[in-house]
Order: sequence, then structure tokens, then C-alpha cells
Amino acid sequence: MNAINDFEEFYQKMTATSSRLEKEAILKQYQKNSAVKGVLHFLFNPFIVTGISKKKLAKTVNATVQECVDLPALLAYFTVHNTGRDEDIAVLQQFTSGLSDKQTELVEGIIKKDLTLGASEKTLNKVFGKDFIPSFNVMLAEKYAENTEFVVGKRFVITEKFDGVRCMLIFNEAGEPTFFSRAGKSFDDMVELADEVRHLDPNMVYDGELLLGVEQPIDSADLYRMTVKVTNSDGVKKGLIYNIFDCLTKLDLITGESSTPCETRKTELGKELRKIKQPHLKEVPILYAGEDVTQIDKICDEYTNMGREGVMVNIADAPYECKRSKNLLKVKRFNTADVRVLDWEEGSGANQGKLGAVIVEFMAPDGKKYTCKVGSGFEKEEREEYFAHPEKIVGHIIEIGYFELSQNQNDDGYSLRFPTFKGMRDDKNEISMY
DNA sequence: ACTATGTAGTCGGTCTTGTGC
DNA sequence: GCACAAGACCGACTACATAGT
Repeated sequence: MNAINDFEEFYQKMTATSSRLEKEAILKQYQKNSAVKGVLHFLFNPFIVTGISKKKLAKTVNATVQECVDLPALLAYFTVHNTGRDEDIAVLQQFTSGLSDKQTELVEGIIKKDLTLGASEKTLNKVFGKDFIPSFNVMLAEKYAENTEFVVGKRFVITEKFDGVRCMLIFNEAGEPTFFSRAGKSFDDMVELADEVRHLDPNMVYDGELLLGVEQPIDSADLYRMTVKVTNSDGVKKGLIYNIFDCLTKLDLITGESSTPCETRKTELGKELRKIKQPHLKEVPILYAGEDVTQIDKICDEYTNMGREGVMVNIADAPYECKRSKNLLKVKRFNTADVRVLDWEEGSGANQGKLGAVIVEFMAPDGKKYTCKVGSGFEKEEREEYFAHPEKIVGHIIEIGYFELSQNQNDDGYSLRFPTFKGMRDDKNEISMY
């Protein structure tokens, strides 16, 4: 049996059931199959990228290339050659040329890294051990709007929600700091911050938000774009403020939970930051602590009106948990608009043969009309219905939710950030924003 | 029997980087 | 130099199985 045949058999077993427990049992059967496990590692390790996706795969290329003798060799090739050159596309096409249609589809899905199994990093690590797929889990928030009852009668802490880039600071054994993104990728060459964080406790892990330091307060959306521009670019990163809102011990990060109460963590952290007093390391101040839930909307509105993203609500005695949790709630204001559907697109993956997104026209504050896509918020039945009968949505008015208007650096008008479908508005025929 | 939670898999805009013309 | 594709960042959302009560 070669690797592809093994994987094909494995894939068929996995996709034949919807039971997650059965999928775990199937994975266990392949515990000792290094070929299949190798494919799974390639597929789900986020640090392996191939530079090949839908468009590159469809490209016709002319190149004489080296041959990959088997699947492991192909994966090894793409682990190194991952910038999507024509030559690399040719290597893939050469490899699949001798395969059946079914196996070609599988191999292409592996290289595109969009093959779905109904099992992913969590399940793989549950079965094969927590280090099989590198994973990095920071505490994430649930929505306050959907969990208002959860805080009633509990003491909680309100802080500002920053619209920047999440950053976790971890020191290695030698005490050298590394800054990690939410996905676990490192931000390199953080020259200013790397120097200042040496004043912090290297046995602790710090969690916060990077925001570009600016002289004048600017619009939250613009500040976000400017920040991402710095954090996501190669080279030396300067001018970033590290707004630290939480911390836990290195050991707690490994076990996935810090039992120190949130309020204690924040107050101790605040003391430490005030003591070391570094220009680019900032405390995220507690705006309110208590049980008065009316403060939540009040402070959120206050910050929203100042052009800020919103606020966060932490249950005061709750632990730091390395996962999404109700003990941390985000409060932000969304807007709605009635927009006209101009066109539609087919989806991909599970949405193949279904509606993927609609292209809509909305009215911007300058009185002009602009377009953007809306592809989130549709139910499966709706995606099927509008794919079969596009005329039931194209030309119609729909209500959408969005966080804010956005503008890109090319200055070609407006778009919407986080647009979602809310429903049909066949009771009206005019677009509007409110 | 019902609800809550966890996991997986879709979809959006904006930016940088690498590639090929 | 330009256009394009992929991969980052920020997320939004639904569907489904299973754990919990």
C-alpha cells in the first residue's frame, strides 16, 4: 500500500460518518500509519503553507520539472517550495497526471489545504497527542448581547476593547521574549518592545493588544489599518504600543487555565506596569468593577461615541481560560442597512452548488452608491433556495448588519466591515443606512 | 428530553509579499 | 512597474454532534 491509497481509504472512512466519536475511533486505527499521519500533519499544521490555492491550481503552466516519487516526497517538496511559482504548480500537475480523478482531487485538496474531514486540529490532537498539530489558544470572548443573563448577580470588570492586533508575549528559557499573534505566528523584529519587556517577569505570559501609537486620536478603523500595516509587514516594527490586559504563568498557559481571579490578575498587572513605567507598555485600565449591569451599555455607548470599538466584560473571579469563554464578553455596536442585491456568487466547499455571497449596493455618507459582498448569515436552506432561484434575491432589498464603513488606502470609495445577511426587506424598495 | 458547549466549516474587507508579464 | 494570487490580520456566521442537567 502506498501513501495515497492509504489516505484515500482513510478519507473514505472519515467522510462516511458524521459521528465525531466514530471519527476519533477511525483516527485511532491510523495511530501507527505514518503516511496518513504525515498527510494530516501537512494538512492541519498552520505553519505549513503551499502558495497554491484555487486559482494557481487551475493555471496552465509549461515547465519541465523534477518528479516527486510519492506523496510524502510531494509534501516535502511543498513544505519548502511554498511561494506558488509556475514551476511548483507544474510539479503538482506532473504528480497528479498519473492518478485517478478521485486521487487527483484528494492530492489537490491536500496541497490547497482545504480538504475537509469533519475533524481538525482539536480532534487530531485529542487522538494523537497535544503536540501533533501545533496549536496556540488565547482567551477569546463570547458576545455580551447573547449572554446578558450570564453576568447578572456577578461581580465583573469593564475595560476598553481595542481594535488592534492581539499579541501574546512569552519568554523562553533564556529569558528572550517572543511576541505571538492570535494564531501563534511570531511577530519578529519588535525592537522597541523587545527591549522594554525585559523589565517584565519572564516567568509570566502577557496578553494584550498592539496598537500603533499616534499623536492625535484618530478614527478606530484607520488606526486598525495602520496597526496591521506595521505588524503584518516584514522588517523592524516601531511605534507600537502594547496594551496589556491580562497575564498568567507559563505553567498555566500549558495547562490551559490560570485559577488566579481575573480582577486580581488585572490589578497586579496594573501595579507592575506602573512600577516599571515603560513608554510602549500600557496598562488597560479598569473602567468599572461591580455588579451594576447598567454600566455595561452606558460605558459601551460612551466609548462607541468616542469612536472606539467597544468594551470587554470580565467576570471578576473567573480564571484565564485558553479558549472562547463566557467569562469574557465583548460588547460592540453593530449597524444595519437596507441594501439592494445586484448579483450573486456560488460558494465553495460545502457551499458548492449553493449561494456563496451576494453583491450589494449601499449608500455611503458622501451620497454615492458603492458595492460590497455579503456572504455570512445565510442559512443552508437559504443558500440552496437562492442558488436555485436567484431572481428571488437579485434586485431585492435585504437588511444587513455591519460594524462600520471602511476605506482602503487606494481611496476607491467605501466598503463595509463585517457585513452579514439579516433577512429580506421586500416591504421596501429603497436603500438606506441607519 | 432539553439545553449548553465544543468543533468544524463557511463567508466578508484590507493589507503585504512573491510571481510573472 | 503593474496585476494577480495567496496568506496574514481583523472578524461574522451556521450546522451538527455530544456532553451536561
